[in-house]
Amino acid sequence: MATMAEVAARAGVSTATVSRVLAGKPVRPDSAEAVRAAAAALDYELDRTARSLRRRYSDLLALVVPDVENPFFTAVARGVEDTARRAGLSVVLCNSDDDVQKESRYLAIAASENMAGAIVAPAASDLSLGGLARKRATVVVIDRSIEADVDQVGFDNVALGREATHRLIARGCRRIACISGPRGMGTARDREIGWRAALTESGLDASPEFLRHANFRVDGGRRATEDLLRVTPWPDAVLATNNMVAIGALQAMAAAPGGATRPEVAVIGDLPFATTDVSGLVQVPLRPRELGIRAAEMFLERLEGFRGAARRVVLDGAGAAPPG
Amino acid sequence: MATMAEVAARAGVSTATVSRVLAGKPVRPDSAEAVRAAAAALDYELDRTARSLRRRYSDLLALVVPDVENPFFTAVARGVEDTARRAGLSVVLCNSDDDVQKESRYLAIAASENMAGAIVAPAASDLSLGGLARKRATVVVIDRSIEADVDQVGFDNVALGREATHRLIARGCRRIACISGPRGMGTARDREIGWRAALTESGLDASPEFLRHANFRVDGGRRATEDLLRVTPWPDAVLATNNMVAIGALQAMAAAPGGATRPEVAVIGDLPFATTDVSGLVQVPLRPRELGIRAAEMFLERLEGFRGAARRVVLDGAGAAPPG
DNA sequence: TTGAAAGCGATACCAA
DNA sequence: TTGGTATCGCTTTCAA
Repeated sequence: MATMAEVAARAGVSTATVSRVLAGKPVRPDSAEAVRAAAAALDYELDRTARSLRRRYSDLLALVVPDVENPFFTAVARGVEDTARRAGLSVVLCNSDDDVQKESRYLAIAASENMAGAIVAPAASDLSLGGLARKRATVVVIDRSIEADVDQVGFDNVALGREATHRLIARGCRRIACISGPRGMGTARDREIGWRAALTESGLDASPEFLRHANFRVDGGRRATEDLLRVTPWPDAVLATNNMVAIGALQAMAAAPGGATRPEVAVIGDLPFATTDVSGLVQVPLRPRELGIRAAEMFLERLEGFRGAARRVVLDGAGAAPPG
Repeated sequence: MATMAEVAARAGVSTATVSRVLAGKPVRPDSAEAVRAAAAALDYELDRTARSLRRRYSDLLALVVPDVENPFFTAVARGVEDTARRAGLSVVLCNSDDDVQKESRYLAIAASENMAGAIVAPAASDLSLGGLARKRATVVVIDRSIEADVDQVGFDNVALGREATHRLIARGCRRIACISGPRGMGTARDREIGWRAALTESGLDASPEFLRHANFRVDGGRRATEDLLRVTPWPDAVLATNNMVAIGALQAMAAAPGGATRPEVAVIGDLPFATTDVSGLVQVPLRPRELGIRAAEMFLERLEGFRGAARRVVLDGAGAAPPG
C-alpha cells in the first residue's frame, strides 16, 4: 500500500499539500491535479488508523443493539445507516445480546477506536458509558431510557400499552391478558402499566393470573401463551408487549384447539415477516426506522457542534415529534 | 484519557514494560502488579488506533452482508460473532444492501482501518477485494461464490433446488412453479437449475410460464405469487427459492381465494418468524448459523498462519462437512 | 527482564 | 498557498 509520503514525492509536493487536497482544502489547481494523478497511479488509500490517531476521532459510528435478530432493531439500523451515510459516517452494528458485559465491551472498543460516538439501545437502565464519556464522544440512547444525562429517543410505552388495551376493549374483549417482558426492563414495565391503566379506566380487572413475564423472544411468547391457555376459562384477548413475543403467541395459538374461541391477539410492534394475514390483529405499529433516523439526526447535530442540554424525544405512534 | 506513558510514569517503569504487561508477555511479577495498579488507578484504556497503526492490524472483523433485515444473514452474524469472540475478535456488521458501491466502500474502510479482514456475502460474482487484497488481509466469502482465489463457504444450491422439488413431486405435485431470484444471482440460478433438473428427472415439464424472477424480498415473493395465481389452471405447488420470497408467497396465498385448492409451498431456507404452523410446508433448512461458524473458523485458521490454497467448503443440508 | 528510542502514517501548526 | 516538522499513543528492536 502506498503512503501519503509516496504520493507527495510523485506529485512533487509535500505531505501537507496532499493532506489538504484530500480534505478538500484550498490548494492551487495544478498541484491538486498532480496529487490526484499521483494518488490514482499509486492506488493510494488513506490509512484511517493514522488519521484517527492524529485527529482523535474517526468517521465510524457504533450502533449497539440488544438483539440483531429482532427485525425491530434491524429496521432501526437501516434508519441510522441511511442518515449517517449522508454525513459520511459509516455504521458498525454491534450485538450486545442483552448482556451488559458484551455491551460495555463494544462501547469500550468504540471509545478505544476513537469512533465518533455511539447510538445505544441499552441492556440495562444503569448503562455506563465508560471511555466514551471520558472522551466526550457523542452518545444517543434509544428505545430504553436511562438515568444518564444524554440525548434519548424512545416511545411513550405507557401510552402504547393503554392504546392496545383500549382497542381490545372496544372490540368487546373483557378478560385481557398481558405478556410482559423480563422484570426490570423499563419498556416492558411501562407497557404493562398502560395495560393495567386501560383496564382500570374501563372498570375491568387486571388479574395477576393474566399477567406473564416472558423473555422478549419467540420462545418466551410461545411459552407464556401456552401457559395462559391453561387458565380456565381462557382470557378473551392477549396483549403481546413486543413483536417477538407476539410471534410466539401466534404460533402457540395456531397450535391450540378452539378455533374461533381462541383469544384475540394485540401486538405492540410490527410483524413484517408474518406468514398469515395479520390485518385482523390489533396492531400498534412502532416505526423503528423513524427511530433510527431521529437518533442519527440528533447524533449528527451534536457532531456538528450543538451543545444544548440533553434532549428527550418521544416518538408517538405515528413516528413523529417530541411532546413539547 | 490516560496514556500509556502516564501509566508507565506512575508505575515507575517504561512504556515498553507497560505494553508487555498488557500483552501478557513475561515481566517481573512485582512490576506487572505495579503496572496493573497504575492502570486501574488512572482508568487507563488502550488506544487502539495507535496500536493498529503500529501493528498494522486490528482485532476487528468486518462481516459484510447484502441485507441485514434478512433473518438468514442475522443468523449468520450470530455464528460468526460467537466464534470470533472466542479468538478476541470483535465483529462489525456492515449492510451492503446488495449494492456493489456500498459493498466496496465498506471493504475499503475495512482495509483502511487495518482490520484483520472480512467475511463477505458478495453482492455480485465479480467482487473486487480492493485494498484488502493489497494488504493481504484475510478474506472469506460466504453464501455466494466468486471467481477470486479466496476461501469460500456455501451451499450446493443445485442440490437444494432438486431436493425441494423432488419432495413436492413425492407429495403428488405435478405442476410445480418456481420463484427464482434476480437474474444474475448465482444462488438463485442454481436453485432454479435444480428445480428444472428434478422435473426433467421425473418426466415433468418445466414450463416457462411457471418460472418467475423476483427480487429476494417479501414484496418480490408476493408479487410473483400473485402473478402465478393468474395462470389458469393454477400450479399445484410453488417453490420459493429463498426465505423472504417464501414469506411473500405465503402472504399472497393467504389472501387468495381457493382454500384447499391453493398450491402447496416449498421453501429453501428457514422461517423463524412464521406466525402460523408451517410444519406442513416442504422445508429445506439451511443452518445459517453453521455457515457463520464455519466461515469464522476458516478465517481464524488463516489468521493463525494457515497458508494452504484457497478452500471451497460446501455445507450440506445438515450443515456439515465438505464434499471431499 | 528491562529501557531507550525509532517509527507506524497522517494532520496541523508555524513560518515563509 | 506551501513546506517543514512536531505530534498523536503504542509496539518492537536493540543493547544493556
